[in-house]
Amino acid sequence: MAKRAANPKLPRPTDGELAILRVLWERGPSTVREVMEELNRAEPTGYTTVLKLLQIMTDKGLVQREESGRQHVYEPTLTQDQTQRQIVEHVVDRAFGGAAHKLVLQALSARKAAPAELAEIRRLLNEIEKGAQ
Amino acid sequence: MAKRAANPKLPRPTDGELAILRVLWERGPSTVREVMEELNRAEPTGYTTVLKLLQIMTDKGLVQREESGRQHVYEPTLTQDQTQRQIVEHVVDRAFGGAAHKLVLQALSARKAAPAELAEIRRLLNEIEKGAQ
DNA sequence: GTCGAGCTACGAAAATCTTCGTTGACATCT
DNA sequence: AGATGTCAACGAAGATTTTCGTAGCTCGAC
Repeated sequence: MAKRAANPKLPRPTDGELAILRVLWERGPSTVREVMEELNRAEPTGYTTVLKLLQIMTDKGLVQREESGRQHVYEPTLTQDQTQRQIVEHVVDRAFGGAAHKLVLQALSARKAAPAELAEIRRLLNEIEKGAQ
Repeated sequence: MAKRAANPKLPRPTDGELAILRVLWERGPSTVREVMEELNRAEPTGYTTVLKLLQIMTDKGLVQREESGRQHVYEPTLTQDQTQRQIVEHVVDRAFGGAAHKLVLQALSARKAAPAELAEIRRLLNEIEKGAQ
């Protein structure tokens, strides 16, 4: 019996689960083997390991399964944006005590961003300042 | 025997450990009881639970212990900034595939930032754009 | 129909995280 | 000195995460 009926508060994915979600977001709905082969580009992972994780994620409601044929096809329940939002909120709360702007400053100095990306950030910044007023 | 001699790659703190670190950053060096009482403002936590966590964190090298008197005084090994940086890098890698600017965008839209905070972000943005050129 | 390849299901094991009960050491009060 | 209270140490237990070995099912080839 699956614990979660609709999707009342999906749990935050673990690192391993996140790796799988990244593949699913990139490739779209995929079978276990497809996910495994993609993961193996980065580092070797056993077939049953990936399968088990996907089963657990199905249980948690993180992914949904299409059992049409012999092979099951998995796809994420939430979009990449929704999941990233959830993760960011958790980090802001736990590690930054709710101060989102501190996280922004850290992220900006942690990695070089391309000019186009900086422009995108600036655009959003403008929007927020206009909206707030 | 402590596993880590100097501090070659401290492990990322767990959520529970992070809660304790937040107290230590805020209060400065503290005893177990002081940490516990501060944590209890948010939610009840047993004395031995906090003690055990601090012992584990000492083992990991996340905190350091002054055993001068009967009570041991703990303080963080890394500053808040260093730890937050480490966490942000991990999240950028795992959840955003290295795209730091995506995290910035999410963080900006996740929480309202005060005008002063937005200004601070804008200032850093300017600096980066100047430096990059 | 039978065999083999490929798939999912199941269960177990190791590692980690979290919590807490118990114990022994030490200090202070009387 | 003895009673009482506080402290760190230790170990255990439960939950979670990660990894696999094994078994059973199903499809297609022969």
